Amino acid sequence: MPESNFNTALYTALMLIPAGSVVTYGQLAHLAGRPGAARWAGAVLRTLPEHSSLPWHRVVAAGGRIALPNEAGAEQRRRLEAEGVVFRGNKVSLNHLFESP
DNA sequence: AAGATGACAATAC
DNA sequence: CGTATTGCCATCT
Repeated sequence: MPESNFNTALYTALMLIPAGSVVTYGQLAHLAGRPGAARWAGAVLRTLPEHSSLPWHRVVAAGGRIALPNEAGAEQRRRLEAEGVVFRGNKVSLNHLFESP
């Protein structure tokens, strides 16, 4: 298995995100133990299997923006709304951010 | 080994 | 609110 221990940390952090809340890539990377590695977090999610039990859809870009392309982004948005997350335009209502104000 | 890549972030204008 | 620029980190070619 070519996966490093780093990925496991990110997976674990992602599992800790409660339904109805969202996290930014930066926050996720920070929780995984690599603050500033927001880019790396996105790379990991990108390689994530579609049948993964991980709530990848709870991960958004800074400010609650959807970073995924058209179809994937629409899918993510739909999943989030199904969990009770409210969208404002193309962004998530900042009220749902994990560890938010 | 060096450079290019990317589901990012923050700042500047 | 939009685009442009810079910084950051790990992986791939």
